[in-house]
This record gives sequence, structure tokens and C-alpha cells, in this order.
Amino acid sequence: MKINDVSKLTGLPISTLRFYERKNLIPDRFVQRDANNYRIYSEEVVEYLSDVKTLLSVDFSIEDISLLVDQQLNLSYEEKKKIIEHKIQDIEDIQQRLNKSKKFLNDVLEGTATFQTKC
Amino acid sequence: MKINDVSKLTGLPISTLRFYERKNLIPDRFVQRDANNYRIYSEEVVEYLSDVKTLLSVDFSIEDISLLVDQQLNLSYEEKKKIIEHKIQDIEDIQQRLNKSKKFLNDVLEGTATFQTKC
DNA sequence: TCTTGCTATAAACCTAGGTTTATAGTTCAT
DNA sequence: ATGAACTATAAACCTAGGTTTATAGCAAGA
Repeated sequence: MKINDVSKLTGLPISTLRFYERKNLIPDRFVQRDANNYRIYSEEVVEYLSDVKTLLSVDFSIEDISLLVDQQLNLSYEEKKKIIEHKIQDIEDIQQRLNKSKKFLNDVLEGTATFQTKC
Repeated sequence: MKINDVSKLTGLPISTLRFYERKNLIPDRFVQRDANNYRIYSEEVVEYLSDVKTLLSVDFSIEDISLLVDQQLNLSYEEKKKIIEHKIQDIEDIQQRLNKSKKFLNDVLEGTATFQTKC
């Protein structure tokens, strides 16, 4: 498969596919080069990129993911589990902050809280 | 008060104070210039900046706030209320997305959900 | 073979919210 | 009156996650 095929099958722009590769998000087993230096992708890359999209959508950063998939690092199940648990904790921290924000803004609307200055 | 005083009283770096001003976050009534073009702040700016910090911490953007405080615009109570309600809605949307993310990651840990590829 | 279309790279650009740097004028304590 | 400390501006730099642009080399059909 060439890059345009992958783009169509995954919905990711070609520019994004090249960007992900630069960021070490796409292991070598998914992409090689032909005689003209064109990228030749394996079929499996489509499924793989679907996983990447899922992870990005659940608040993993590109760097998180490139760590998870780095073949050199070869993380154990336990290590990957730890990363996921840490990410869940991150999400819970954000949720707490958002709850406080919402409470504050609702208080402002009810007149319970107010700005000192006229905002 | 000069900028260093404001910085110390608010905890905001001098560079941030100047940056906020460039972003129209600090109305003229809070800051004038002396003969040497030095910023001279009113005492009220400290309270005002405390409000700004609060708003920033509850997910308002700098642009949101500069809209809220723009004297030219002179928003009515109803209009400001609408902006706040909209922000609460934004927060709730983020919360929903985070709940889904957390559920997914927990499912991964329990083995209920899994990545097709070995991530 | 010619033209349109696909591929490649490097580098610049984008938003957001700042921070850092370079350069220059001012003020204060000694 | 001189050197350290403070102020000013403009412009560059930073992270994240990309997108856009410029330039050039292949490809594939009429």
C-alpha cells in the first residue's frame, strides 16, 4: 500500500501520516521504502493506526504512544499497565479540576460567588 | 505602583503582565504611563488580576476574558451570563469525553477492551 | 511523450499562553 | 556620578499536534 491508500483507509491526512512517522509513532514493521523511496505500508498498519487514534482520543500524547510502541524499549505488560493507570490518574485529576470550575461558575450564576471587580 | 510591585502582589511574572496587556486583558483604568513611559498601576489592579487568575483557572481563555472586560463592548448582565453558561456547557462536554476515555482505559486494564495490535 | 497526479523532503506556519533575549533608556544608592 | 537594578519594546523562542508551502523526483494514461 502507498501512503494515499493508508490515508483513505484510516481517514488520516497524508501530512499527518508523515508527521506521525517523524514522531516515531509508526514502527518499521509497518512501513518500508521502495526503490524510489516511496513509503510502502503493510496491511496491518490500518488496524494499528486505528489503535493510535483511539489512544489519542483518550488523552494519550504522541510521546506516550511512541513510548508504548517503541520496540527497543520492549515494555512488559506490567510497565504498560502502569502507564495506563497513570493516565487514568491524570484524567481523574483533570476531572476534579473541571468539577471545581463548574461549581465556581454555577455559584457565579446563582450569585453565591462573585468577582470583586465587575466582571 | 510599578510593574514589579504588581508582579510581587499578584505572583504573576512581569513578562506575563506585559503579555496580558498586549492581549487587552488589562483595561486602561488599571494602568497608565508616567513621563518615562513606565506603567503606573492602580491599587485595584491586584484584585482585578486575582479575578483574571480565577477565570483562567476555570477554563476561560484569555480571549474569553478580554471579551468579558472590554469596555467598548460593554456587555449586559444577560450577555455575560450567556458566556458563562456556554463555558459551563464546554466543561460538561469535556467531562463526558473524559468519562468515556476513563471507561475505555479501565476496560483495557480489565481485559474487557483490548487493542487489536499489541499495545 | 506529454501532462496530470502521486510521492518525497525540509522548513515555515498555525494556535495558546507564555518566556527569553537583545537593545536601550531610567532611577537609586553609594 | 557611576554602576546595579528597574523599566521599556520588539522579536524570537517554547510545547503540541499538526498543516501548508516550496521544490523536486516518479508514474501512469491518452
